[in-house]
Amino acid sequence: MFHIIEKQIQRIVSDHLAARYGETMAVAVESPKQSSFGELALPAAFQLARALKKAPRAIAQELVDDLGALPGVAKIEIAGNGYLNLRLDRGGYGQALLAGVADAGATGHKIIVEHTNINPNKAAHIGHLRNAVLGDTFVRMLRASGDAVEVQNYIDNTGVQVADVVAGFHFLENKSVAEVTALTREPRFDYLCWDAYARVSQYFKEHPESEKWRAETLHAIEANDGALAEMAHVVADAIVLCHLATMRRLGIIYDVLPRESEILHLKFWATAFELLKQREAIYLAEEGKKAGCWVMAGSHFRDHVAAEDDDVDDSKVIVRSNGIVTYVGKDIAYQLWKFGLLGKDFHYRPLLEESPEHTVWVSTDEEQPAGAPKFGAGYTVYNVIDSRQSYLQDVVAAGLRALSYGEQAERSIHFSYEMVALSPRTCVELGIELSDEDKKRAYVEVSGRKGLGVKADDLIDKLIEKALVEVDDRNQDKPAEERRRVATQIATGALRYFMLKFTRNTVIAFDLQEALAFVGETGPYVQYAAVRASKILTKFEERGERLPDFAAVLTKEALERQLATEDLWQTLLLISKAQAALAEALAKGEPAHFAKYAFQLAQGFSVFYDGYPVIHEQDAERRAFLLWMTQYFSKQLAWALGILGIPMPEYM
RNA sequence: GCGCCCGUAGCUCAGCUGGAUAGAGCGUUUGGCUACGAACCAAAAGGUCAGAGGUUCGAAUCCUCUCGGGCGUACCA
Repeated sequence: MFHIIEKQIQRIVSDHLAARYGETMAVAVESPKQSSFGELALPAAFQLARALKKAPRAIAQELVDDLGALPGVAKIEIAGNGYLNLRLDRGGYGQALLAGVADAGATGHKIIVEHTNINPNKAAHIGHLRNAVLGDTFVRMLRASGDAVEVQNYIDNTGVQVADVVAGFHFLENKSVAEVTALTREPRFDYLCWDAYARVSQYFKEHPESEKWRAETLHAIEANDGALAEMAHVVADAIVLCHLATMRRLGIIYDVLPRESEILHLKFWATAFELLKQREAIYLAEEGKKAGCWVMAGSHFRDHVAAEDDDVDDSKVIVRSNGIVTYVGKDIAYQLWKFGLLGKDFHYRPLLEESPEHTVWVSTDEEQPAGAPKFGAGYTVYNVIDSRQSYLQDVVAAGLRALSYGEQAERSIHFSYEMVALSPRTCVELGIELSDEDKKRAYVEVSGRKGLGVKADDLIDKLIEKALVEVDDRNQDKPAEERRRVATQIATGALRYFMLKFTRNTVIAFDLQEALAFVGETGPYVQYAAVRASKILTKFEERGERLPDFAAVLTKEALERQLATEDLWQTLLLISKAQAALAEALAKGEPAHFAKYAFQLAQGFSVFYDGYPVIHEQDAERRAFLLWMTQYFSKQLAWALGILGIPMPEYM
């Protein structure tokens, strides 16, 4: 609601400035520093001062005189050196809210968001969790604002990481495909691989000559032939299911899983390779360290080109000298497909049913009966990938540009975020040995190769156990099974909020104590507010009373009387800003901003809860008004939680 | 070397395209449960926005430099 008024006023004022002064500019609409100044502030007079060579205050006066009445605005005041402060018509505003005025703003274009994208060779860790939570929340935000979104989780099942684990099983531990298949049926196969990967990485480090195993395995995988290739499929497919299960615990699901093996076997890469060669986007290096490799010149993706006399080679290898394509090469083909530019498509088969309404599809190289939705061919593509890979994302975009798909390159958005590292304190708690050098650092980077990190499922388990203690403490009358479900919801809320409270370009120094917190700015705080709000309404009905017909009882005059109480007006204003908060967070591409709004909303409710005993209110009109506020709060808190992917428990 | 990011309260972090007295949570101190559940609320203390220049009516925000930290610059991803 607030959002509508804001936009309306922005348009009116900017039209006025264009007509009156011939100035076309983005009119800023701000919130005044102090709520006592009103609800909206326009610094337009400052923006105009230079162009008109007049004192801001004089311009402000002129604007007030010329603008006349603004819709929904009761009063315009000039403040400071030339601010225009607007006060809304409270009664009218309340009535519009009661009538349920809403706004929408979908683009109509299909948006693809790729996230999670974990190498299927080991268990997911907290870094992957940040990716998935960020991606999933962004998707929910887009959908809440009306966009059509397709969620892709790319499976790199032919890469070096999978090859290393397979090489470890085969060469180092002499395991057969049947033996590995048996292992996948054991619980926590992903944990087993976590250790196996660390072992083989260590072995490679100590025996560099054995790295030929890796090349042999990669070759077998690319050719899709023999026991090594088969084992790679067995391992990757099993791990993917583990990852899906882990993410499902947090309410994260996908539409389609495009696999790298199909990028190869359905000749996506071969097609892209031909295009890249034809357009001379890449060339065959004939000398130097990269002789025999197909490379892309650095000038395609770097602003800064190395100096001539500098013998630094800044080109990027796309196809290795042994003929095996790199990840980036395959990613270029994949990106082309995402935009529908490759002229090829995957075959799809249903992988699993997340719910009766939702099937997750996976790519396959075999013909399938019809029935799969149409995937790919997006207008905008968001790749949720950590910032360390920005160089690779630049190469991918450069690939599109080199093929003269400049617009698509522009709409290829690297939704980047900083890594999750470990705080030294947490390392000590987890029994991770630190070098003296690491002890001095603010944080320690996790490393899959070293097996150093916090596994996602371990963290979730830990959170559930901790939440269960709290739930048990307060709800001994409830069934044990139900209490565990509630504890799980609280754990999910705590974890998702924790991953979202930091803005994207902040490195999270993961601290177990902080992640396990349920008080203060946390998910459970927001959940608690939502639970208490709905509890008031249930209690009210349990007493045999029924909610009044708000539209009838709360007339404009009644609303004006009630909203004359300053803190109630401020509170209503806060609740009504939900849509504006979502729009702003989307514009900024910062889920953290929306999380912050949800927290503020919860804070607003807690204060309201403390200050106004709704059910015990004696005055009938005031009580009706408070009940309406409570209902509105309850609705908006639930809406905000839904966007954050945080479940709402029945009790806590 | 080059590129990108960061430096704001004791700690962890917000701070919108420059705008009014720089905010939040945690921690500390103090107060509030016989009113819809205290996983809550109220109050207090706590700042040279790393430093120095510059642009501007106005700078935490933009520009330049310096210092400190991180990441990238792979025939890993």
